[in-house]
Amino acid sequence: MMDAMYQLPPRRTYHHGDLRQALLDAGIALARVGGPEAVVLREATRRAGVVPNAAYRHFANRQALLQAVRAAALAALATAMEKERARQRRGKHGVDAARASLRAIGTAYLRFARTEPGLFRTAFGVPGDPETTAHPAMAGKSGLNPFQLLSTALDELVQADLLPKKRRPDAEYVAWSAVHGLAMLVLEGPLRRLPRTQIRGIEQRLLAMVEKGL
Amino acid sequence: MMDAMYQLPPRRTYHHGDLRQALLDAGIALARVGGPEAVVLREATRRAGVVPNAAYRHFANRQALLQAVRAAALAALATAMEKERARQRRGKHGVDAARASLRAIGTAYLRFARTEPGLFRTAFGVPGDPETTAHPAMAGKSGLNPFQLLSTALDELVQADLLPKKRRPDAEYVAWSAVHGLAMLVLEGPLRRLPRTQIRGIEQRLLAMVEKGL
DNA sequence: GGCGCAATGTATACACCGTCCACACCAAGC
DNA sequence: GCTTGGTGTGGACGGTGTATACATTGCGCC
Repeated sequence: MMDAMYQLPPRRTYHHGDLRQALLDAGIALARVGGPEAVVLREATRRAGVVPNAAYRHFANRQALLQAVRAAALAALATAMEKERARQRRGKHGVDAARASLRAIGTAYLRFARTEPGLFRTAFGVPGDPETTAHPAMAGKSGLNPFQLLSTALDELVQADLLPKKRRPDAEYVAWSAVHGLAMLVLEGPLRRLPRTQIRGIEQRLLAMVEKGL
Repeated sequence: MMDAMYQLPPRRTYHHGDLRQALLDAGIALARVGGPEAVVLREATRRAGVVPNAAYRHFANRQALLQAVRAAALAALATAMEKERARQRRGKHGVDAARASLRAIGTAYLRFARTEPGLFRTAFGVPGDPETTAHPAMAGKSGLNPFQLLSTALDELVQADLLPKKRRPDAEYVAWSAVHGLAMLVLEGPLRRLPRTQIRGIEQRLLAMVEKGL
């Protein structure tokens, strides 16, 4: 129905040229609108102007395509974090800069969940494997993925003497948990209907709790 | 294949007798094993020994069945929380009892995620509506659903002067976020592979952060 | 006690999905 | 220029959710 809008004019060449990327782009577009369950092989091939089975030349199966989309979503989040960190650190030094880094990571995370719910759910709602292991496909400009960006922010905190070295181990898990949980509640939990201003307040309070309670 | 094991002997009566409940039970069984995406209408009807369309006499569509399963999962969690609270409060009074209540809620939540991952994902991985509104289908013996149980625990905390009245509003959201986020990370995030003992440590630390940082 | 209706279960059918297999095309290298 | 292997096509199968029409039967009313 509405999907027909995405129908392409028939290709003139037998070979597509860059089908893998086209399928990935289509998958990302689908995920943005409908989350992971909307990443449908056949629809992606339709949008690429190609027969369903062509996808199997580039992805082992639907799951593989979904993982690729997920990696792209993580990369987008990483990039957003890097930008926000650069913005918040502007003109700050030492202790203030370290604190700003952590805030920026959390803020960017929560904003990403709000502004790109489909990609966010794709990034974290799919049992995909590794956030700990590095893989350029899910990293930002710095080569670090979201989880690693948080880790470095915590390292900064230690260096600035804002976090005792003793409490550094596993701190990323605790911090991540808090922010991630809130994002989920806002996205598809009981906080969905709350006015944005109240949500912002809760976000600030949560970030404060993390800073204080870590 | 393996599902054939659940095939029932053919019914002798034309009417099933309690099909709605049978479908719900089948749905719960499916969710326990495979999470929300495993709650498949046709398979549920198969297990109930009935033709696929029969389900539509009792549920508007697959989504409706899934919501019913979700409500049951929430009810199971609520019951687990009530039990754990009763256990931890045994012999305690006043301040200690209040603190125990909150701990129990968090502990039960995290354990439920670990021991019933399928139901947990069904309860919280599906964009279902209301955790705030009361509905007996998702409540435990006390008639309160998980979210409301947390709220009452926080009220206790205020009464015991462990939480300043001023910080009471929205506290449930912050506390819930932290615990919920950790549960998700353990279930399908980067913490999946960690040894159980380390996870327990992180759980304890997170609960401590909540108590302290609230 | 029997009748009729509404509730419940069945039969058939459609569109969509992921995926397998055999085949068609075509670009690049010997 | 012929082969070969990578890429896209065609057709098919079994699975899913769901609509529409039909069969059966328990229950309430006379």
